[in-house]
Order: sequence, then structure tokens, then C-alpha cells
Amino acid sequence: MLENIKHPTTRNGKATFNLILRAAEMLFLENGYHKTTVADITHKAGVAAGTFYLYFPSKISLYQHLLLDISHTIRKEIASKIKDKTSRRDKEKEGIKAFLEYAIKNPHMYNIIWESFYIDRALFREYYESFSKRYVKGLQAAQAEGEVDDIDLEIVSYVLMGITNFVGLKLILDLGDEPKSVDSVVETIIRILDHGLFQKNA
Amino acid sequence: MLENIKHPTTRNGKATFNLILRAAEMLFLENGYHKTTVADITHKAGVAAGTFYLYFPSKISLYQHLLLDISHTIRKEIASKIKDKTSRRDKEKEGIKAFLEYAIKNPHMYNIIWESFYIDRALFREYYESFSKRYVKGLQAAQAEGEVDDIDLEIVSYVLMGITNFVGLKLILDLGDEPKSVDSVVETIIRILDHGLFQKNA
DNA sequence: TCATAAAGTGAATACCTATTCATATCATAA
DNA sequence: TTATGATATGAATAGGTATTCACTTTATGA
Repeated sequence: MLENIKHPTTRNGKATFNLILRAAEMLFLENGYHKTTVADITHKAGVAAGTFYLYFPSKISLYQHLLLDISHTIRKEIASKIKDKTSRRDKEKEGIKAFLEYAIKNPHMYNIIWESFYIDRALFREYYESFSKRYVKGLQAAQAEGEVDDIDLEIVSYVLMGITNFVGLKLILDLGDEPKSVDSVVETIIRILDHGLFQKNA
Repeated sequence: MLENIKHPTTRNGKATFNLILRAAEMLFLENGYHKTTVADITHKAGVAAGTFYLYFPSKISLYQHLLLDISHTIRKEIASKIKDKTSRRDKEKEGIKAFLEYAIKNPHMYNIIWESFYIDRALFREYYESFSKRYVKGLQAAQAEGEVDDIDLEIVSYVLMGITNFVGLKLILDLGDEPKSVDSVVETIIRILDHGLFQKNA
């Protein structure tokens, strides 16, 4: 399913390769996969149509490459932000904040990630499953320390991904108007994760 | 942006109209919007290509019609299930359960709802914003009763939608293998909403 | 029975776009 | 300088698909 990209060997080749990659990224992010044509990409990159196929065997192979790229970037971003926090609770808080900030800085990232659901289902599934697995690993360590309740951590990972993804979506939908501050939103979320949603009476 | 559908007036016309609608629903659900052609739809419905355009001015107008349809169905489904619960906490629990059960029964519904993000952004936004508004209304009533913490309910609504959507997604991704039971999953979620995620020590 | 409007047909149209390929240029090592 | 592989070109190809339209059929009320 994964077609092989031909990486360039010369300085010029590498420059062209990156021009195409950056042009495609901007266009996919802006307009999505289906509304972006190969001609759009090569035009924006300033190269001929045929040049595209020197490096990428197909339009979808470029898309897959980009998705993996973005996926790694997000993970690294979050990992670097939480590595110096000690408690799981604080790691969670920082991780949520890092994700939301990334989302606001890259408001079209959903264009690439979610669209994979329709373009390459296996890739979509792999994206979230591997994200979940890494999440579970961190939560397990915390659970062993008694920091986290004894519950199904795989479901917890989807709960947490769902929260960050949808709240991030909300922030992005509001970008034109007056979006809430990331900090206030993180407070709301972490409050739920700290105490739950409902009032305790009696 | 919303094109007008021409509703049939005769018994035969109505039957044909529905044949097209059902065929399209099945195909969009199964294969998504872009992979479904108008020819596929008319073939499955057993009518000629031109018949499609007697009722629907375009492929996308049919898609929009279906999305609104499904949206109403989900809401009614959830509303009917939670109406006899008294506490907000129990309403929430039943609502989550109803959504997840609907998702499992209609595993491709995301095909229509999420894809609108790429097909008709305004419709997507409207879908989630109106879902959120209704959610907030319910939560406000509960907040007035002191049942729910004093926090930003709009964010809470996206938190809750994120949880149900992503856990539903997880259940659907697992459908081929051995999916977890809806009840056990609901327990995990409600436990977080009841007490939070972390252990209280001291 | 017949006029009429609604419903139905499906081949033709018109457009779009991913990919190919014959050809040309470039950079560099020998 | 020159041979060579990498890089680059862009017109042509090939396949697909939403929509139209001139025409036919059907149902029904007068």
C-alpha cells in the first residue's frame, strides 16, 4: 500500500523535492486533498508537471508522506513540552496545552489528519492506534505509581484524544471571531480530569 | 449555498425519490462521498441517470439533505433515551450510551458527518455548533440546580462530544476484531466524569 | 377517450485531472 | 573537455464523471 518515494541525491534535486513537499503541504492544509490537484502543487512549487513524478509515484504517496511527517512533528512537540513535568497530572495538563497551541498555530492540520479517514483508512487507523499506544504506556507507568485510577487505559487514551481534538476543533472554528484563551480552556479541561464534572452533594 | 430539492408530488415520484435517497445513503455511508458517483447511485436505485436530476439539482445537494437527515435521527435517538432520566449525571450516562450504540449500529455514520468537514465546511460547523448549543442548554439547567460545576459549559460540550465521538470511533475501528462492550466503556467514561482521572492522595 | 403534467430515459456533452513520455538540460567526475 | 546519470520539461494521453437534453412513458382528471 505504501509506495516508495524516490529521494533526490543532488543538492538541486533536494531543493526541488522540498519545494514540492512544502507547496503540497500548504495546499493540502488549505484546501484538502481532493480540491488540490497535482497541477496546483507543481505550479505553486514552480516546477513542471512531470517533475512531480520524478520523486513521487503518485499524488497519494505524497499525501501519505506528509501525514507521517506531521504526525511526528506533533508528537515531538508534545513530548518535549511534558518531559520535565513529574506528575502524570501535570504531564497531562502540559500535553493538552501543547496540542491546543499546536492546533491554533496550524489551524488546518485537521485537513490532513482527519481526511486520511477517507483517503487511506489504514493510515488513519494506524495514526490513532499508535498515538493511543504511546498514551497508554505513559498512563500505565502512572497507574503503577498509584497516580491514576484503575480503569481501562485504552479507553482513557481515546477519551483524552477526543477531548483535545474536539476542543482544538472548537478553538479553530472560532479563530475568525474571538477565540477563548488556551489557558482558560486548559483549566476547564483539567478541572474535569481532576474532579469530574458533577457537584458532589453529601 | 443550499440548493433546493424538488420534492415529488405523485405516489410513484415519491417512491423513486426515496429509492435514490436510500441508495445514496448506503453508498455514501459505505464508500464516502468522493468514491460514490451519481451513476453508482442511480444504478443502485434502479433508475436512469437523468432521473436523479429530476429531484436533486446536484450531487452535493443530496449529500446535504442526507447529512441533515442523519443529524436529526441521532438527536431524536438520544433525546428519547434520556428524557426519563432525572439527574444530569444519569442523562449524561444514557446519552453517551445511546450515541455509542447508534455508532455501532451505524458504523459508517462518520463517513457522512466528518466528511462534511471537507465537502461543506459551513454545514460541518453548523452541525457541531447546534449540537453544542443544545448540549449547553441542558447543562445550564443542571448547573442552575447545582448539579454541575461552575465551569465553561461550551467547552464542556465539546469535551463531551469529543469523548463520545472518539470512543465511538475506537469501537468502530475494533468492529472486525473483538470490540469492548458498550456498557463497560460507558462505565469507564462515567467514572471519569464522576471522579476525574487521577487518584486523590491526602 | 384524451389532454396534460409529472415522471422517466440514457446517450451525448463538457470538463477535469492524474499520469506518461519523448526530449532537453544540468552538474560533475574522470 | 566530455561522458553520464540525475534532473527537468510540458504537451499529449487516457480515463473518469457530473450534468444536460431531446425524447418517451405514465397516470389521472375532465
